[in-house]
Amino acid sequence: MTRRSRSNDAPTEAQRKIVEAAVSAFAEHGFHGTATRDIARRAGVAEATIFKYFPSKRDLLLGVLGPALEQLVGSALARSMEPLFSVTYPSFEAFLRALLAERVAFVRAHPRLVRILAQELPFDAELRAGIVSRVIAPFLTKGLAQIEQFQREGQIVGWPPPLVLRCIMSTFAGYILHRVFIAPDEAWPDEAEVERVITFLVRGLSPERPA
Amino acid sequence: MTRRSRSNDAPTEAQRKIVEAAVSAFAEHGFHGTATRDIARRAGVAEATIFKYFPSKRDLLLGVLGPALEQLVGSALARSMEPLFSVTYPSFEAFLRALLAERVAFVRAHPRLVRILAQELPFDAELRAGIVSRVIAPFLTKGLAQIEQFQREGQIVGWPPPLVLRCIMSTFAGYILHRVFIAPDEAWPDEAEVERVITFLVRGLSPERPA
Amino acid sequence: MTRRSRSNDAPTEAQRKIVEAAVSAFAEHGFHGTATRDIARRAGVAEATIFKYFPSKRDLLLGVLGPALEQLVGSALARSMEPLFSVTYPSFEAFLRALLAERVAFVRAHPRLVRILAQELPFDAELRAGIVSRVIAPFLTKGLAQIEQFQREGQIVGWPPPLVLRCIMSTFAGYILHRVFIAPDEAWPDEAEVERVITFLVRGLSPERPA
Amino acid sequence: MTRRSRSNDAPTEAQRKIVEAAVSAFAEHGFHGTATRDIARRAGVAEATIFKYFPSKRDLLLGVLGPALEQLVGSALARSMEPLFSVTYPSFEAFLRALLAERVAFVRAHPRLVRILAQELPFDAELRAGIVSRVIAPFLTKGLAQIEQFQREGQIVGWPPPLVLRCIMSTFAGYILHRVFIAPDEAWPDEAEVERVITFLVRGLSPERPA
DNA sequence: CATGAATGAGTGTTCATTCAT
DNA sequence: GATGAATGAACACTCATTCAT
Repeated sequence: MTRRSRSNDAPTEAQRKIVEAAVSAFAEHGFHGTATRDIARRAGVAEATIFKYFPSKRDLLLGVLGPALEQLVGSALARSMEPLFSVTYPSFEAFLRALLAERVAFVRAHPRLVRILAQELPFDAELRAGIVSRVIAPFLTKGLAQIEQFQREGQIVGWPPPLVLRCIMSTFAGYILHRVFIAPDEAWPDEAEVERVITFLVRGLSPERPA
Repeated sequence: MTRRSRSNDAPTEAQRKIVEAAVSAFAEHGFHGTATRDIARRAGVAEATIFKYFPSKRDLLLGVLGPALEQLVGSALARSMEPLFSVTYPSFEAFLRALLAERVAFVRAHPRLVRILAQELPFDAELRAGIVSRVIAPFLTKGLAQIEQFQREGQIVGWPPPLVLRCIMSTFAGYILHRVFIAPDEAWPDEAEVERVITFLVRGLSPERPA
Repeated sequence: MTRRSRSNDAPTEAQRKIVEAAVSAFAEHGFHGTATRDIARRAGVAEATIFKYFPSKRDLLLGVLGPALEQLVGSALARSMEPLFSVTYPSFEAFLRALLAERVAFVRAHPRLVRILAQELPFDAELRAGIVSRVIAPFLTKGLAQIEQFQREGQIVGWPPPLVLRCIMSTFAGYILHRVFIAPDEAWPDEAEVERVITFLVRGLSPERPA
Repeated sequence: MTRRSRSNDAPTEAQRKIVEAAVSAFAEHGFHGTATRDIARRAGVAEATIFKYFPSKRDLLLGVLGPALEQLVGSALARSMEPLFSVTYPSFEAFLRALLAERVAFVRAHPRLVRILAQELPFDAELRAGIVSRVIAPFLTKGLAQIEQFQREGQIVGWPPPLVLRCIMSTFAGYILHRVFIAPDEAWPDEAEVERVITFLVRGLSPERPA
């Protein structure tokens, strides 16, 4: 009844359940801390079924992260970030606001994937290389260019662009990790908080006071 | 009071080698990714010897992190942080400078422990609880008090103290993680960088411009 | 009588491909060393298709060897061996020559089946029983009778017929295995070699020198 | 109580039981047909104990065959074969007698190893290479030299030495396989049979009748 | 008829842990 | 006090086999 006629296109029902189960399990116990048997149980399939679709446990990890990252970061780059950096922002503040909104949306949509990614990155050179080249490098390139643009326009202080970008990203990361992982249940009337975070950055990075 | 409560005071030579081996191994491959056999090999002792001192692998993790944290964070609290917050700082800027210096020193002295801690915290509720109650909570208490003090003095903006503290810690974390984990080999002529980070925070958190 | 007893006579195209694939695979990796999945891949059919025709993997082995043996040994018995022993051979030498030629032809035509058979026989009592009763026993019966005939005619030495037959078969086996499995690529100008093998047997089994 | 103080020399009691169990099991069901669990059960040890001594199942196979071959073929080469070919045999017949006796002794002493070896050789290139280079090649070298010596002395026919050797080995193999594997329970008053086998070879390989 | 999907029972192997010496 | 030997339980992964479509 459930449609799945396409040979190479549509993922099976089981396949989807496996991925979902793997995401939960990895997020809860980490990659090494999760047994394939547990994933199978959660997914309601036999263990062997997992290996039908993912030749190894590691392929399951990649299969969980990869497509999601392509779909999310890839499309985030395509849909959100590309415009982010291609649009001429009226002001540094507007840029920050857009960047924060997009980052928040991403992490809120896939908090478990972010957690898994963060946990496995330090131990997985291949994963790291992939992420760096496919996500971080493009982001850095464009982000730094944008920073330089604002510097040329005299909107922000003339510090080295990587430092400026790091200040921005650290502040955003602190905000996002807090909201998503530490205090996810708190009410989110946080326009005020966003305003303050933006204000903090705008002030902190404002150009040297001209006499 | 600071005397170890264990029956015999001095840790054996073997014990020290085991802990050192465990630290390296956990830092390289994670807790789950490390086999006790490998730790034994690195330490040059028999596998059984590990279990003489640490009843279980998990106890080894705690034995690695716990005492180190007591010794380091505990003593950091005792030696550095306590004064940090008890001293009346002449200025917010001086406070930031001292706090950053102390954090940097801590992480630079024990980068592997920080890495292990960061990796295992999300999956280990007991560890989390311990760290929160023994390290974070006291820090928060005192840090927030200090922030409020500066606010009363009109040195910084009147935002909610937790937000202010998070801005500070995020910025510091970004700086430290970058310096220690990502670009550890770069030259460290970074007084300039420290200055800018401090400046960034001071400006970002400066009180509302009075007319 | 020679008609297949199965319900439908003609083996499917798929069936033939399966058998051929199984023969190659079993010959290359042995029965246990071959996965049905591999056979399916080689045959270009789905794994399930194999089980349509052969209820179990073991049935596939029998289906590979059995009919082939019937077709080959059976027909060899019918076409070659029967005449072999029913014809009155003019001489022991002629008998040897015919026997060797027929054996060589059989093994050269189906080297992979011979290999599979040799590999599985030691572990498969049922197979063994079948081969013994259907192939070896008839052959022995007739072979021994023939030997006795030559002994009565005084053409060969009066040793126990089984011993004589074993000398013959060992020598032939040594020749055939060498030619087919060990040095299959060597040129075959081996009439000379055949002559010598025959000569070896004729001399070795010649009757006691009468004074 | 059982002595096993030497670290690298003496095999443990368990180790010996494992090897013995593996030999039986492999001989009965073949390498692929034997589960390590069954070997463990037969040996009366835990499965993990097997892997203490033999890192993989394949290492167990090699550990079963290798040392035995060194001990047997190696020492057979040293004790039996070396003299076999270095001694100047008074006659071709004496040579045959010595060779057959030595081969029979080897196979009778270790029939299961011979069986295992014969079964795995076709599928195991590494094993094959090892056996060929360590056992067969030296044997061939010396055997062929000995044949040539007898030919120079005019004791045997001037056929190509490999062919002569093959005739000898085939005949011996036929005798040995029959006695050891097929009719192991028959009484062994077989001096008569040995005599006939030797006679068969001597006659079959006797030099061309001079006028 | 042929198959894609699924699986229960096993596979070889590794693990943290125990204990007699 | 330290260990070599041993292990039960679990691990990731494979297998021959089934069945709805």
